[in-house]
Amino acid sequence: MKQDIDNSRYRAQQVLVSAGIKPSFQRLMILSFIMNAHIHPSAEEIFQNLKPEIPTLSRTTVYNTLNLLVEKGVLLPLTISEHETRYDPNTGSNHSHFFCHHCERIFDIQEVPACVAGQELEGHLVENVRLYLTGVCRECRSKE
Amino acid sequence: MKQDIDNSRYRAQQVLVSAGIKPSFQRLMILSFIMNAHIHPSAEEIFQNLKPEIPTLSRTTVYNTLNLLVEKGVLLPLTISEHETRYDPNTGSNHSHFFCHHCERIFDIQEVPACVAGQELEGHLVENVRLYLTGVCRECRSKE
DNA sequence: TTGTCTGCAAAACATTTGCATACTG
DNA sequence: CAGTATGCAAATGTTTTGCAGACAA
Repeated sequence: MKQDIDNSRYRAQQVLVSAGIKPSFQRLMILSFIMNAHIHPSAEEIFQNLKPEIPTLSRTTVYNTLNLLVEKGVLLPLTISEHETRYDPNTGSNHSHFFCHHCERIFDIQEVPACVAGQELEGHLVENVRLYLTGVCRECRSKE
Repeated sequence: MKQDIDNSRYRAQQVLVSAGIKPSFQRLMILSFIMNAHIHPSAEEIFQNLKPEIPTLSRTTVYNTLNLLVEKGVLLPLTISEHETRYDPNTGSNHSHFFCHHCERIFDIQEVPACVAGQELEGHLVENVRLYLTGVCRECRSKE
């Protein structure tokens, strides 16, 4: 157990350092939680889970850290839940997400499926498909 | 001009009635604005645009109406902008959305492209691709 | 008249900002 | 010591809720 914790913190430390982020205790704990919990947590979930272990932790630090990690490309922010941003530590692979509106969990879907609502996918009932592209539009590009 | 307004209100009225929604004046104006402006507006944009014409309009009514229209399947809520929900009156066709993070406009993309970040699409520079599926997960289904 | 729609005011909720204190190199 | 990180308190922005009056069938 102790070994596992050490390992996951070590992996988180590696990620922070190679992204050029100073691996403070709070940042280490926050990223380590996100990487190991596999629940695509919200800021509030992170805060609630770490609060018992780090009683001085504040929401501000959680938000500061999340914004920094997104900026540095360590985390992907997901707006699939309509109420809060959730965070995915898997920034490398080209995968999709499935949001269950009952339990509010987010599942990784490994292949990007050419699928249609009403279908089944890995046992989940897909009611809704939304493809979101972001970037810079034609007109804004020409103004740069 | 007058004719155009009458036509668009008439179309909005048809949509409301066939969705089983009582076509009150405020609802008619809100849906008609969304259907004709083609800008995937936010609640605030709707409010600001209609306020001069309907000085008594309140944000509450805008939110009530939007929630009702989403519930009845008349509008799609888009969470592509991280700060606010935006609304799409085109619920039928299976299209995607492009969000420009400069001008904050949302463009309809007619085909669902098998595209990758860094690519160009209809002149827009795509920096980010996110496929969001929602529905009921395997475990929640088995509990029903 | 009965129920629904509207809109004000207040609340709720996620997130950000200002600022002072505490670390860390 | 200098610069950055942390965290409290207050502010912000979006959305919801409670409730009372207005409207429509």
